[in-house]
Amino acid sequence: MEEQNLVLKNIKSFNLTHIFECGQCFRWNRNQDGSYTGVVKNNVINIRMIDGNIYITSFGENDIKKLFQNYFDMNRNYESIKAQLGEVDENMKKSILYGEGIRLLNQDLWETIISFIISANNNIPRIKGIIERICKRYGNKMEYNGQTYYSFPTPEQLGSASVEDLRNLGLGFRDVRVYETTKMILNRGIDLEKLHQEPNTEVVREELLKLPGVGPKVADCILLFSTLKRFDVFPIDVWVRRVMNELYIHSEYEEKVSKKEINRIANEKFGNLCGIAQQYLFYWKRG
DNA sequence: CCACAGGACGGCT
DNA sequence: AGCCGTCCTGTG
Repeated sequence: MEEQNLVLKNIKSFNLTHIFECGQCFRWNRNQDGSYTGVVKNNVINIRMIDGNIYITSFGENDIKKLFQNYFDMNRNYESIKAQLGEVDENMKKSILYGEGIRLLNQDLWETIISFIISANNNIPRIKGIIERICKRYGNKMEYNGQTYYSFPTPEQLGSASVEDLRNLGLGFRDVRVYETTKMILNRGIDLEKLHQEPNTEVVREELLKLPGVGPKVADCILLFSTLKRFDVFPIDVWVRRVMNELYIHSEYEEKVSKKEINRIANEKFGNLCGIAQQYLFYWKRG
């Protein structure tokens, strides 16, 4: 464990608030000074922006330069994505302007699966609280700058939790789902490494849907926000449904419009970039 | 007291 | 295949 520093200049499409508050992650917290602190693998990371420059301090086992490059999706050209999506219509133009600094994080697949199972019928403050308690109970302890942080537990670590243990951490009815999914992954009922190799998104989606607690919406979030990084999915929740109806469907009965129909329109308009389009629209309309 | 929060699941038609 | 009640828990 060592402290490392990294400074990056002239980075386009990078805004901490846009990245951390667009609903893709649960373990980053804003500090008084505007910087954000989070835990990635066995690393505590603090990141801030001053005059358009990025300043990072990390404490942990990974090389921060490599970790940053990968985790923040720096190998992808968001400028060209935005240019392409901006051609679609004025709505996309406005939403891109609003969330111009969004980047989709490459979060650990296992962590993303468990986190979004917990997100079902839940609100963000409570989701963050539950995940924090899980990390504190089953993750690795890290002392840094007089504060204590915890990594997200491995499948083996979380595998020691009983259903009752999970219920006591406040998971509610999601306890059995997290428990069963953890067992299934530990027993290689699903091979997470293999999923990365599969080129067909729909095939990967079907695999994820086998996990207890993973339905259509959660599966799409996992595909978009984890290292699987598939942009050709369109997670539909109440907010996205609202936006899509308001902008493109104009139905008097918004809740009656089927997900299939919403998905069809999204694909028609945004093609294989519908995943990132969803993020701009979502962040824009949700404010 | 009730409604609701960034769904999944099971039973039903 | 589509519809609908129910599922824990904290907050307003």
